[in-house]
Amino acid sequence: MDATPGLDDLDLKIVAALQIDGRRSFSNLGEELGVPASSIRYRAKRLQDEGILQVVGIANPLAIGFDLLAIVGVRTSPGTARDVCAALSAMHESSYVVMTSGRFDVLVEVIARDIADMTDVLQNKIGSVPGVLSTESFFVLEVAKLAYGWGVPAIEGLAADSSAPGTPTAD
Amino acid sequence: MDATPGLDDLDLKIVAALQIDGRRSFSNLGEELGVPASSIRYRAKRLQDEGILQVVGIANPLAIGFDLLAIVGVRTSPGTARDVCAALSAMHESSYVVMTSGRFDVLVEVIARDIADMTDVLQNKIGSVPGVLSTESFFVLEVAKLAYGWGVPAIEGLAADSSAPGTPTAD
DNA sequence: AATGAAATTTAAACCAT
DNA sequence: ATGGTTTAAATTTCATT
Repeated sequence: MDATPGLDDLDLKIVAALQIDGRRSFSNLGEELGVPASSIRYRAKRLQDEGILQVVGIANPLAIGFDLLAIVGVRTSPGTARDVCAALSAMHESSYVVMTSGRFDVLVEVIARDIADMTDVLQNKIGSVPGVLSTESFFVLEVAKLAYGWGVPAIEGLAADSSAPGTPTAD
Repeated sequence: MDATPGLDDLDLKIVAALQIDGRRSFSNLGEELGVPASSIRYRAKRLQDEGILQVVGIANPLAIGFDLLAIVGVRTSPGTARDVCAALSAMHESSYVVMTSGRFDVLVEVIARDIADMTDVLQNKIGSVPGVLSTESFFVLEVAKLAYGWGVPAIEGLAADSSAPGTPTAD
């Protein structure tokens, strides 16, 4: 599902609006954009169906008992990167999986409750995915920026949390 | 900002449900959880007001005209990592900035419209931040998973509607 | 804090263009 | 793909415990 060459201006405005408030009513948005609500709904559904947009709740992991975040660089044997991505994506401990060029073939963000949990993921789970040759972990000490909206001005940061994040905000 | 003392079981179920489908109706969720819709609403509002939860739209950047995504590993001179993070966070081309331990002191996700844009960011902008010693770029070839729902593997009896984006994958 | 119930707004399905 | 119409559903507000 390769996406979508062309999103028009209205699509982008809908995306931008929902990036700011994912529960905004389509009627309300339609009024602002001067388009009927049914059109907004049609577009929004299509965007979601095509995987371009998703509306989700984002919880501050630190507020719900997840204290460890790490980025893991993975090297894979030739030709397996995509399968490795799929396997890593299926793990509920991963929140971000991308295939890359460079020293690593895959980068994964892993979130865990504690050291034991993280160790298990790193050692047993990721290590046992076929095609994985090696891993290198980068523990996240502080989150400085977490922007979910691309191309939109600003979104309030993920809350506040005492411990780590400096100031998670969009620019 | 301080700790979130207590999220009870119901709070966590609400968070979990919204992580799966941010637009799910509170009535529908209330039915499933055996709680009145008004209670769900009350809780959800509180969670949002306290910054524990936010419902947002997330777009696949590659689908909305930002064709280049890269993760950049940055090494910094001792003691400057936090300042470097701040400087990188201020760039609108960055969408994710974290301070890490390991080979890199800082990891940044950079999003750009084209090669020229990316080159400018890499060479001129990041390169000129005081404290930056070196950078190593990982270009994102494919986005396999973009999930902002942490820690909700499966709560029994919590079913998303058929159409809901279960484990959102974008590519 | 949590619930219930009414009035209002919104969404989903359908259909015509 | 759009815009309108209708019906069912959801949200908001306010009252109640």
